[in-house]
Amino acid sequence: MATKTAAQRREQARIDYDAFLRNCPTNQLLGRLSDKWVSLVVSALYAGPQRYSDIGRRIAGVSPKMLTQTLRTLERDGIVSRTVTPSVPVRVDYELTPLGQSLAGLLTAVKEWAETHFEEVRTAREQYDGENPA
Amino acid sequence: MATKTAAQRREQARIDYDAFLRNCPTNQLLGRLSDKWVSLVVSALYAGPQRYSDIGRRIAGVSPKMLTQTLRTLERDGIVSRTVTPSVPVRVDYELTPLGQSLAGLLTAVKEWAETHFEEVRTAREQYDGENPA
DNA sequence: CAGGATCCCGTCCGATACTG
DNA sequence: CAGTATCGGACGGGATCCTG
Repeated sequence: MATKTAAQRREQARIDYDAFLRNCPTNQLLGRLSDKWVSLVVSALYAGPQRYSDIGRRIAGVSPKMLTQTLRTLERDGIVSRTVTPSVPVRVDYELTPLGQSLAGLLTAVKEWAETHFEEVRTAREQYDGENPA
Repeated sequence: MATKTAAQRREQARIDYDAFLRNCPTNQLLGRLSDKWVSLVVSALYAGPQRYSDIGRRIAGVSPKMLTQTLRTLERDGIVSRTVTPSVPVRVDYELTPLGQSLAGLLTAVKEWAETHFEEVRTAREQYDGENPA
C-alpha cells in the first residue's frame, strides 16, 4: 500500500516537529547561555581580560576540564577571544568580544540577583518545606 | 598514632572545602537559575498569570514532566505562586511573585539576547569551524 | 485538565593522570 | 602554565502509562 494511515502521518509529523525543535536555533542558543559555568566565566571576564589560571582562581570549584570546555564554546560562539603569547611558559589571555560585552551585563545581573536575593529564596524554601511535609 | 600526616591533613582540608563548595549557596542558586526551562517558564509568566496548559503551549517542546518539575522548584523558591481552582475539570493558575517579577526581567533579557543575536553567533561558529578543521 | 510514576538511555561532569 | 585524554558514576529529561 502506497497510502499511509492517519496514524502514520501523525507519527511522521511528530518526528518532523521534533527534529525542528531539536534544531530550533534560538532555543539551542538559550540552552547554551543557560549554563552555570557560562554565567560565571562571562561574569568573571566582565572585569576585564584575564589569563586562564586567573579565571580558574576567580571561579570557585571549576575543574580545568569545564573551564576549557566552556571557554572553547564561548570562543566558537564569538563571545570571547583567545590570545596566545608564545613565551616560556606559555601565556593565554581571554577577553570578551563586543558581542560578549553585550551579553555579559545581562548574565552578571542574573548572577548578582542570585547573590542578593539568596536569603529570600532560602526562607521561601523553608516555608514551603514546612507546609509540604515530606 | 593520634597525629595525622601532612597528606592526611591536606586531604581533610580538601574534603571540607569540597563540602563547602557543594553547599555554596549562591552558586547553587545560580545553577538553578541557569536552566533553560527556568528561563522559558519565567519568561512565559512574565506576560501575566497563566494556566498550566497555556504555559505548556507557549513553550515549544516542553514535556509535562519538565514543566511540572520546573514549576514546582520555582514555587518552592518563592518565584512563582500556584493557585488551584477546584472546579471540574480542575484549573491551576501560575503567576510570578514579586520576587519572581524582579528576576523575570533579567531572564527575559537573556532570552531576547539569544533571539536577537543568534545570527551573529551562527556566523561566528561558521568562521570558527572553517578556521579549525575537524 | 493537571499532573504523578516509572523506565531508561544519553550526556554531563568530576576525578585522575599525562603533555608541550 | 595551559591545557588534553580517559573513565565512570550521577543525573537530566524524554517516552510511556496511569489518576483524581
